[in-house]
Parts: sequence; structure tokens; C-alpha cells
Amino acid sequence: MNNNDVVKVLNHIGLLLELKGESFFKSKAYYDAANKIEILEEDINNIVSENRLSSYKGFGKALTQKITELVTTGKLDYYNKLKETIPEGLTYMLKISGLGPKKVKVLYETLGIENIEQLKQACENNKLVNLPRFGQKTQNKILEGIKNIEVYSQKFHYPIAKLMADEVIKEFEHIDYINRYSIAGSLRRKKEIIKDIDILASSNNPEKVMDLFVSQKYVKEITGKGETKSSVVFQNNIKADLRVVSDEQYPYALHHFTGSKEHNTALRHIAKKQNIKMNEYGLFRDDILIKCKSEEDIYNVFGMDYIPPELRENYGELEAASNHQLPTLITKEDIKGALHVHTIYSDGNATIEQLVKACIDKGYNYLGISDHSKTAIYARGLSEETIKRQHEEIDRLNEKYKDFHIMKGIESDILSDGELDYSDNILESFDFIIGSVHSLFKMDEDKMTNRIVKAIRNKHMKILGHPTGRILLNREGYKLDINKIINECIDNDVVLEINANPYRLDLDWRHMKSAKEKGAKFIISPDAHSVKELNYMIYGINVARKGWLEEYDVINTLSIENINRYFLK
DNA sequence: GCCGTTTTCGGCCCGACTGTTTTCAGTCG
Repeated sequence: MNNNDVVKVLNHIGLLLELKGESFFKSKAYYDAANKIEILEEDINNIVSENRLSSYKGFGKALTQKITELVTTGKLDYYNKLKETIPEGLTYMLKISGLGPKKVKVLYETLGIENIEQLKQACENNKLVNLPRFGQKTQNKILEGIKNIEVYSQKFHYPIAKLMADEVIKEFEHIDYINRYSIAGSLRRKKEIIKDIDILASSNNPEKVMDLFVSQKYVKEITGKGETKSSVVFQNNIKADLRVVSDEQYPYALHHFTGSKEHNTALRHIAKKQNIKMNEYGLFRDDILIKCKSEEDIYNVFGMDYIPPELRENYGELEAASNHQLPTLITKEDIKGALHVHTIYSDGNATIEQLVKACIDKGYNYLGISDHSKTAIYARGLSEETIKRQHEEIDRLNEKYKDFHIMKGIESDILSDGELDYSDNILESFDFIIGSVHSLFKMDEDKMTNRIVKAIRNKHMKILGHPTGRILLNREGYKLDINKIINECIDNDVVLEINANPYRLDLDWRHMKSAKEKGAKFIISPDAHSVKELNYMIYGINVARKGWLEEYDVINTLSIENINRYFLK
């Protein structure tokens, strides 16, 4: 039973308790515990076996006992009994927009409704309208919600949501009754997956701003409209919320709606200890507003440095800001070159020279070509002869572009036994080698971990490509012991790739901070298959910032001389 | 279910919107 399994059980217990009608705070205790275990870097099994769980805040007698039973025996009597008392279908009914635990409980207890199918029938037979605090509109909304269940639970990759949000705020640009505006929420924090778009504006005429917002051409449906808040669904099914406040309230509101919820809650706790009330409209001491002109001022009130939105995940940023120990996050200006790039030699669609010109335009100093290796037949992986030909072309181009440097690399498959794809003398002809897993994803955890560890220990290997192989919203990463992989990389001077493809963003930023603290080095790579995909770099920088990385943590901030020296080490 | 240096009981972050009521409960973020 790993950390993730425990998180799932605790969250489910929280949900079941809500459906039972228990105090919300009891549920919250389970949710809070789940959240804490989720960001834990240590294996819960170790913590339990060493009896250290109760020393963590939020883990009292009951939770410690339950988690211990769960981890040591693999099951939890309390959980199993709880599950028996509540039909499974009720959990799914909560996914319907507008339905929460209280209403689901009423439906179950009065009409005996146990699942979405029964609920739909009851609506169609007009059974809901006479229930307490239900009515015609609620019934219609539930029916609509059942129809929209997939739409409303849909999630989106960062670039899709960013593009949509930019369209919205473009409309705000020249409106004289809007003072300030910004993207907020998870999009401003640059999360890799976005559920909905949050936008904030300040204005003396909120009604007019709301009218403008809900009448935009991309709006498919208006799901709410009030004086300070409106919600819409766009044609591509992305939901968006707009909040409008006065200009004086804007900094507080921007902070509030940027989140994360966990960051805000933790900061509010700190505020409360200092007798300060905190909400989206201001900071108040004895009901008197503490004036702040910017988010920076807000953090300063608590003696903290400004925390960039990317770090606001309650991963230790509040403590670091108090101690003036926040990282100086990497920026796109720090990047000197791109190393994971495919060409027409394998499955890319651009020539080396086209990519060189694009990189020069971006202000990069070098480019590292890394086509697929020979086992990747599906991607036209390079034979030994083709490699020779490619190296000759690179030599010619290096003569032609004197102020720029093209490095010879390869993305070698890590074969099922952990070997790389070419003989030693071929491998020696490259400036760098990325090792990546592209086959047999279903291996069990031990086998996969050993396979990759063996590759990491290969003296030719310099970079571990997309370390977990995940495809966001599509495929889980292969099963592996990520901490062991990271430790092996550190011990063997292998660089961890941050694959900047917005559908991968692999390594996950949640692992970066602790890896960095242990001494890991990273490279942000576009994994481009075309000139256009060189632009993926920014998505990798976004998540590197979320992972607390600074310039010196990332090797493609080095000059060409130093990166070559690094690989020769 | 957890927590506490004023507390071992009574809090637990806070507010907008909706739909049901005729003042507020439930949902949502």
C-alpha cells in the first residue's frame, strides 16, 4: 500500500462521511490528512513502521490508528463497514453540477435513489419538485447536470486554457470602465492541467463588465450572473469565472483568486494568529483595513517576501518567504539552448538547418539534435550508417554557422534489459545521449525500476528522457520507484529531463524540489518534432518554476563550453 | 476528527450565487 493508495482511501472516507451527514469538520479531518500524505516525500510505510505518524499535525489518535491498520494489513475495517452503509452510486451523483452531499442524502432517504439512472427517471417523473428545498428549477438543473456530467468534469491541458483566457482578456484591453484585470486561479499558477479559467477585473461599473463578459462570442452557456461574479461555459467546454471588485480591493482579490486553496488557507491561519482577518476584499485588524497596493504589500504585512504564483501550492513557500529563503526562479531568458530535438532523419518534420535558424532567432547559442535510435522502428530510428551521414551534415553546418553550435546527440531507447541501443564505439561518437523508455510500459515496478537504473549506470548515458512516460489526461506513467531513480541519477551524474511537451511535462514538478535539495540536475527540453514545437520550452520553464528550480539547477542555462564540459565529467 | 500557553470543549476560512423561501440552506470555489 503506497502513499497514493492511502490518499484515495482517506478522501473516499471523507466523502462517505459527508453523504452520511456527519459534521463537515470530521470529513475535513480526513481530507486534510489525505492532502498531507499526498505532498509527503517519505514513504508512509516507513513513517508508520517507525511510529512517527502521530507526531505530524492533523494526525490524532483515531487517524493514526486507522492509517496504521490500513498500511500494515492492506485493509481497514472501519472503511469497509462504512462503504456497506452507503450505495456506491451516491458518490457518482456528486459529480452532477448543483448536487452536493446534503441533497444527495435527501434523495436517497426520501425517494430511495441510489444512482444516476434512478435519479434521471425520478426527474422525468417529476418526483423531485415537492421535496423540501427542491423545486422545479432544481429538478431541471439536475436533469441538465446529468446531461452535462462529462462536459463539467472535463479537464484541459494548460495551453488550451491559456489560449482561451487570452482571448477573453484581449476584449478587456481597451475598455475604459475596466481599471485592472488579470488571469487568476490555477492558470496563473501555471498548473499543467486546468479545470476552469478564473479572471479578475476591477471596475466602478461591475454590471457593465459582467454584460461584456457573458456576451462574448465564444460563450456557449451562462451558468451564473451576479453583481460581482459570473460564470460561463465556452464553446470548447472550458468553464470560466469572472470576478469584479473595486480597484482598492483588487490586490487582495487577486491574491485570493489566484489560490491555491491550500496556500490561502495556510496564510489565513497565520493571519488569524496575528489577529488579522483575511478575505478577498482586504486584510482587517479590528475591522480596520490594512492598506495594500499590491500582492507584495500583502505578503510584507506578514513579514514575508513576495511569493510568485507558481509557488503558491503550500509546499513550504510560506515558511521560506518568512525566512527570506525563496528561490530565484529560472526564467526563459536563462535558457541558452535546446537539446532534445527530432529532425527529418527520424520522426521530425524539419531539417537540421531549419531548426538551427529558428534557434538563432530565439537567441539560443546551441542546439542538440537527438533523433530516435534504431530500435524505434515506428519512428524511423537511425541506423549506424544514417548516424554517420547526420554527423557529417552537422559538421558542415557547424562550419557554416560560426557563432552557433550544433551538438550530436541521440535519444536512445532503453531496451527491456536496460541496455542502450548501440555498441560502445557508436555511443562514443555522440556529444550526449538521452536514454528513454519507449516500449514495454506495462512492466511491474521492480522490473521497470531496475531496467532504468541499469541504463542510468551506463557511462554513456547523460540525460534520462521523460522519466515516467506519462501522457497527461491520457496515460499514467509506467510504474517505477521515482525516488530510487532520482537518487541513481544524482549518484551517476545523469541529468533529469523536464520534458516540456505540454502533454507530458515529465518529470512532474512535485518531485523537483526534493530532488534539487538532494543535488539533482535538470534539463528543460522541448522534445520538438518541428520548428513550431521549439516553443514548448516555455511550458517546461513554467513547471520548473513550480518545482522551485533556479538557473543553476538547469544545465541548458550553461554556455556551450560549460555544457560540453559537464557531459565530459 | 483534531487542536490548544486565555481553552480538554467549542471552535474549525470565508463569501457569492441560486433557489427556495419569506430568512436561509446548500453548493461552489
